[in-house]
Amino acid sequence: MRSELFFILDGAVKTAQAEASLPKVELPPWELTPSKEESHGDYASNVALVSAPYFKMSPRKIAEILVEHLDDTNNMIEKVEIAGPGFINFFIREERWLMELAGIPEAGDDWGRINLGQGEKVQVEFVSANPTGPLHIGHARGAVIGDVIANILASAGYDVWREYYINDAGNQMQTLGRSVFYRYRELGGEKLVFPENCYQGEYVRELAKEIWEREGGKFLSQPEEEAINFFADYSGQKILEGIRADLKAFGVEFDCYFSERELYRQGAVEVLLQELTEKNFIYEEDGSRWFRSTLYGDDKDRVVVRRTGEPTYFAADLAYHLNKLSRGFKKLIDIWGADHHGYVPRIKAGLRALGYKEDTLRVILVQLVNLLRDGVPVAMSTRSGEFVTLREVLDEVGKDAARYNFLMRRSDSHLDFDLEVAKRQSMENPVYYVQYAHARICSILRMAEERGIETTGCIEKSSYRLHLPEERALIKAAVRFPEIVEGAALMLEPHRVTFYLNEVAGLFHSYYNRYRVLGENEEETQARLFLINALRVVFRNGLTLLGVSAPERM
RNA sequence: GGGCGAUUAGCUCAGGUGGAUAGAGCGUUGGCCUCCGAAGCCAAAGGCCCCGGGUUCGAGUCCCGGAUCGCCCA
Repeated sequence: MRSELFFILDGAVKTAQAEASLPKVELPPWELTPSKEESHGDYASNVALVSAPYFKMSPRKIAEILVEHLDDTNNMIEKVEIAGPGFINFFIREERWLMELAGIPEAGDDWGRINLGQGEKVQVEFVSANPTGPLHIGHARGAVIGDVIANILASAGYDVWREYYINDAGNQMQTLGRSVFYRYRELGGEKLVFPENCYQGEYVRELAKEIWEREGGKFLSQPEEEAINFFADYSGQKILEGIRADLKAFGVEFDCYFSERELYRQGAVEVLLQELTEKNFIYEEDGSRWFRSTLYGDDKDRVVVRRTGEPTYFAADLAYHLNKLSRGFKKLIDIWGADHHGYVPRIKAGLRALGYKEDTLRVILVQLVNLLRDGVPVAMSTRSGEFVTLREVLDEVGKDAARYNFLMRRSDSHLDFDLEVAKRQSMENPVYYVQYAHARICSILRMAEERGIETTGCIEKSSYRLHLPEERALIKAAVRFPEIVEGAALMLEPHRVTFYLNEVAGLFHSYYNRYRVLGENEEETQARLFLINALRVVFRNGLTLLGVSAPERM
């Protein structure tokens, strides 16, 4: 609807220019937005205001000319007003709104699906935690945000690929191996001081026990370095299995887990270095090889190969991004913890040096989560082994509440996650507010069926036009859903969907308390059933986008 | 010492990429179940949008400077 109106208004500009009623100059971008206030109609445009300096005319005069040139072929406009400094306010005909509403149940699960992406291949990389321990709550936020961004992009018509990158070539995996190996030796009766820089968590003991039970004490006699390799591989794999299972329970699944070792196996780092060298972006200094990232906005050049001949983590990471692009993805989206923000300029510099456009890679920084219990911070550290795992949170508060909580703030703002609050079934916990709206609608529909009222009718059957202000507001809100998906997809902001759903739920609850859907008047009942049926679709599709269930009873 | 992000109601936060009279929840106070689900609704109170400049028809939003907090790098 908005795009149709936009087309009409844009057409008016062009016609007026063709007729020389307006000067033929290029216009800056202008807007057509849903009006905030009812007296301003349904949609408002600032085109006359924005174009005034370009046309060198007064905004109101421009508005008048544009209004004269509107070609409303489908007869959707009730009236047009020029208001304030020069806004053009559009009032849409009631019939048109009902038509839009009717499109919602018709579209069903596809309501909210748009073709913004036009099938473009996009990769979302997220979580990417090293398998040195179970996922904790800090990872959970990034997991949900990545997952929902992927959902939104898919709904917006992109061809989405979800990937988890495993940094398994570095020494963290060796540390894990050593940690488990030491615990294993303890099981063999050895008294040793467990190193402080090893992983302290209970899961390390469990892995050691597992190996002991399967393999016995045979590694006690092996050289440490050899044994550690086995322990690292075994433990990493086991932990990764656990991570996968936890993520799955959290509603997050990946198309691919990509290993850093695989990257080396393919020689990707060499290819990268060669390419950078050919393009003259590499120089040597102090025995190290440096990449001139400052040429592309980084604040200093970066080492890519150390004196030892070993590529840096940065080199591998850049090679990985190049690898992604070589697989045909047109856009890359990385979800990172905000503590890695310093990394953004250098990776972007690398991609630009290799000839990719600035916006090829978009990095979403996710701020850390403060975990609280009844307002008291819960201390966490992977190394010390003190952390609340994702699994524990899931078991305690459930998937829906956990996910919804992570989606209630912008990614880049700090988030307090209170375990006790997340368990409460009140408005402190808006997930239930939205789910309740859905369940309520389902309940009404059930009741209607029990009473033998037709619930799947079409709006044309009823003479009742849903003309109440509350009904108009609900229709508009429901019709706006695809625009919300579009905005969330463009800005990569999942929280927009969350806020939207809260808003629509609020409108609905309010409406429900004030008016009866199943009332005395049959025509009215039919029309209202039609309305809430459309709302049910909006709630279900919206919640599905968030990976949250839409229960029919609660 | 440099960089990134933040600062909006008592608290936690939204405010499509500059639009008309700044919003929501929690909390506080007072109301609403004989009736489709009270996990809900209605009403009231609550604001120097951190401070100071600038850009323009118009700034919570953009630019510059400063303050405070968080993080990253030296």
